[in-house]
Amino acid sequence: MIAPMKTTATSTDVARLANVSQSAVSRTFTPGASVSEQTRQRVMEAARKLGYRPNAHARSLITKRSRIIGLVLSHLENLFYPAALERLARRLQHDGYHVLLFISDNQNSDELVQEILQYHVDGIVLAATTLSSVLAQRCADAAIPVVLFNRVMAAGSPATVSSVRSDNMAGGRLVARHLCEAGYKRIAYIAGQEESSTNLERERGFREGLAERGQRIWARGVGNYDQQQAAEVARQMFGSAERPDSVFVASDHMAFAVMDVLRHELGLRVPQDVGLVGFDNVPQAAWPSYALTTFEQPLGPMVEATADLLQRHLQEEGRTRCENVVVPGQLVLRNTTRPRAPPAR
Amino acid sequence: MIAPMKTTATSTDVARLANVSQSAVSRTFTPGASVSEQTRQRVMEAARKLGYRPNAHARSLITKRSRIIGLVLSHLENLFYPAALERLARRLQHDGYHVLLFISDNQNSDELVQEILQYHVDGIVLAATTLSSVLAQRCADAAIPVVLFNRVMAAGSPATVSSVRSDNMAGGRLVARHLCEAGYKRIAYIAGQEESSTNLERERGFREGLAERGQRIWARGVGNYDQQQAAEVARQMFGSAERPDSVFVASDHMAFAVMDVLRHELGLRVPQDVGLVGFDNVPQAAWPSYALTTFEQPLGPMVEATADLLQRHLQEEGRTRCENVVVPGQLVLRNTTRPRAPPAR
DNA sequence: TTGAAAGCGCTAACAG
DNA sequence: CTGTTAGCGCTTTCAA
Repeated sequence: MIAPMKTTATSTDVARLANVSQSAVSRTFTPGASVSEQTRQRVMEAARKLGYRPNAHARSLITKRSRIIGLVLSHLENLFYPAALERLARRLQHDGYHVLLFISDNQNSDELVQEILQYHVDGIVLAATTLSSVLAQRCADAAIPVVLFNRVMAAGSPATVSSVRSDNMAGGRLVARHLCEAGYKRIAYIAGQEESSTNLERERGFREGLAERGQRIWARGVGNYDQQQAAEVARQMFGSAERPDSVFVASDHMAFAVMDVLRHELGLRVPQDVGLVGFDNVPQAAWPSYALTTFEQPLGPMVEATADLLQRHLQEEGRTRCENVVVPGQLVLRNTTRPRAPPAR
Repeated sequence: MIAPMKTTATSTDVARLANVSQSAVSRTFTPGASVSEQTRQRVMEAARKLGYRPNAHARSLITKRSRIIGLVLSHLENLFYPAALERLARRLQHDGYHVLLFISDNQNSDELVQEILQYHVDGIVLAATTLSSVLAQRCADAAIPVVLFNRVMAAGSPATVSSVRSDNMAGGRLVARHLCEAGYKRIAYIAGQEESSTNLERERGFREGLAERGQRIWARGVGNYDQQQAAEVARQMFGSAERPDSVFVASDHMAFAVMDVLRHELGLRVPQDVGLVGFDNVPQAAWPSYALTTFEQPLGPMVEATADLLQRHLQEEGRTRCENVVVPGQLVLRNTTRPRAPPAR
C-alpha cells in the first residue's frame, strides 16, 4: 500500500515527524522508560509511517550490549549439533538475543577470537567437542562470558569458564553395566577424539562400570568422532574370528557407520552376533533401520541450562562464579543389544 | 604472559600509545589505505599491546555495511539444511562476512523482518522451503539484497528477489523416466509442502516424465516434508493389496521414514516389492542401511552460487537485476530401485 | 515527563 | 602520507 522506503529512517526523522525530541523516540523504544501515553502514541504512529526501527549497532555502541551471542561450531555432520543449534537459537531469539555463527576448524583459533571480539558479542557458546581449550581461555580473558556446551576445559587449564554437559561418566558406566548384564563377554570400545573431555569421561565411566563386574575392555579403537575412521576401526576389529561380541561406540554418529559395516560388509547380525551401544540419542537412533540402544544426552535441558547460565552471566555483569552444570541422562534401550535376561518362560 | 585486559581498548587508546592520530590507526586496519610502513608498525605494536581490534558496530555505523548476512531457517531436521548452513557460513566467513541466524516458524514474519532489519544486515539468505513469500518481499522492500536458497518466490509475487535452486523439474522428470524404464507400473508420489516451489516443480517434472512414457501418478499423498506425516501416508498407501509398486518421495528426509515403514512395519522389501526414490541426496542417503536412489541437489555449487549472488549484489550497490540461478543435478542410483534392465545373461 | 547536549568508537572528507 | 574535524544513530545524563 505504501511505496517501499528506499532509505532507512532514523530516530531524528521520527522525532521530527512526531514533533517530539529524539529522546522521546528513544524512550518509546526502551522498555520501561517513562513516556506519556500521548507521546508514545505519536512516536509509534510516526515510526510506523516511516518504517522505523532502532539501529542495533548504534544502540549497542552506547549501551555496550549487542544482544548477540557468538556460537562456535566445528562440524555439523554429527546431528547432535544441528539439533542443539536450532534449539539454542530459538531460545535465545525468544529472549531477545541472536546468534552469530562461527565455524572453526580448530586451527587459527587466534584469528577466530579476534573476529568474535570485533562484534562485541555479549556471550559465547563453544559447542564443539574438539575445540581447543585455548580458544575458550582467550575469550574468557577478554572478559566476556563463555559457556562450553557438551564439553569442559582440558584438565590443567586455568578453567575460568562455565560449562554444560550431560553425565558422561554415568553414561559410560550405565552402558558397561547394561552390556555385562546382557551377558556379553568380549566388550570393545571405539573412542571419539581421544583427548576430548567427552571421550575421556565416557571411557572412564565405561571402564569403571566394567571393572565393577570384573570385566575390562577387550578391544579398543579410535574413531575420532568421524564415520570413516569409525568404519575402518570396525572393519579391523570385527574382521577376524576372534572378534568382540559387543561394542560401545562413543557417539551415535560413529555407531551408525559401525553398524553398517557389521551388517552390510561383514554380514554380522546385530544384536545376535554383536551387541552395539551408542551415545547421544540423536533422532536417527530412533529410526527403525537402526533402532540403536544409546545413552541419551538430553538436549532440551542442556540448552536450557546453557541459556540460563548465559543470562545469569549477563545480568551479574562480571562477577559470577563459573559453574559446571551436569544434566542427567538415561540409557535408551532399543534393538541393538540383547535384552537383559532371556525370556522368562 | 600479559595480564588479561579487563576493558577493551579503543582506537584512541592505540593512537595515544603509538603517538599517532586516530586516523592512522583506522588506516592501519583498513585494507588498502595509505599508511607508511613505519606508522603501520607502530600502530600494530600498540594495538597488540592493548589487545585492540576495531569495534564492528562503530565501524558499520559509519560505513553503512555490517558485514553480517542474515540467514533465515525454519527446521533443521532435514539434513540438507545443516549441511547448507555449514558450507554457507564457511564460505561467507572466508569472505569476511558472518552469519546471523534467525529461526522462523512461518508465523510472525512481520516481527522477524523487523528484527532482521535492526541489525542492518548487508544481505539475507532465506533458506526454508516453507517460508512465506511475503517475508522475502518485505526484506526486498527494505532495499536489502535477498537471495532465496532452494526455492523461488510464489507465482504471482512481485518477484524482485534472486534465487538459487537445483533443477527440480529436470530432477522430477529423471526420476519418472528411471522408474518407467525399470519397469514399474503403479507409480506413486508423496509430496512435500504442497504449495512450496520445490514441491510444485518436482511434481510437475515428475508428471511430465511419466506422461512421456504414457504413464501417470497412480497414487498420491502429502507428507509436508515431515517424517511423521510421510510415514502415515506410507501406511495408508501401502497398507492394502492394491498398492503401488514404486514411489517417488519429494525429499530424502521423508523417504527414510517411508522406507522404514515399508520394511519394518509392512514387511515389504525394497526394491523387490516396492521401488523408492528420494530427492536431495543428503549424506544419510549413502548410508548402507538406506542406500537410497535419489536426485542430488549439489550443495557445493548451490552455496557458491548463493555467495556469488550476494557478493554481486553487495558490490553493485543497489541496481542489480535479480537473478534466478538453476544448478544442474543428477540422479544417483543406489539400491532402492530395480536396475534398469534385467541382468543380461 | 520532556528536551538539550554530550559522546559511544569509528571512518571519511579535507587540508596540509 | 598524516592530522584535524565532523558526524554515523543512538542513549543518557542533566535541567527544566
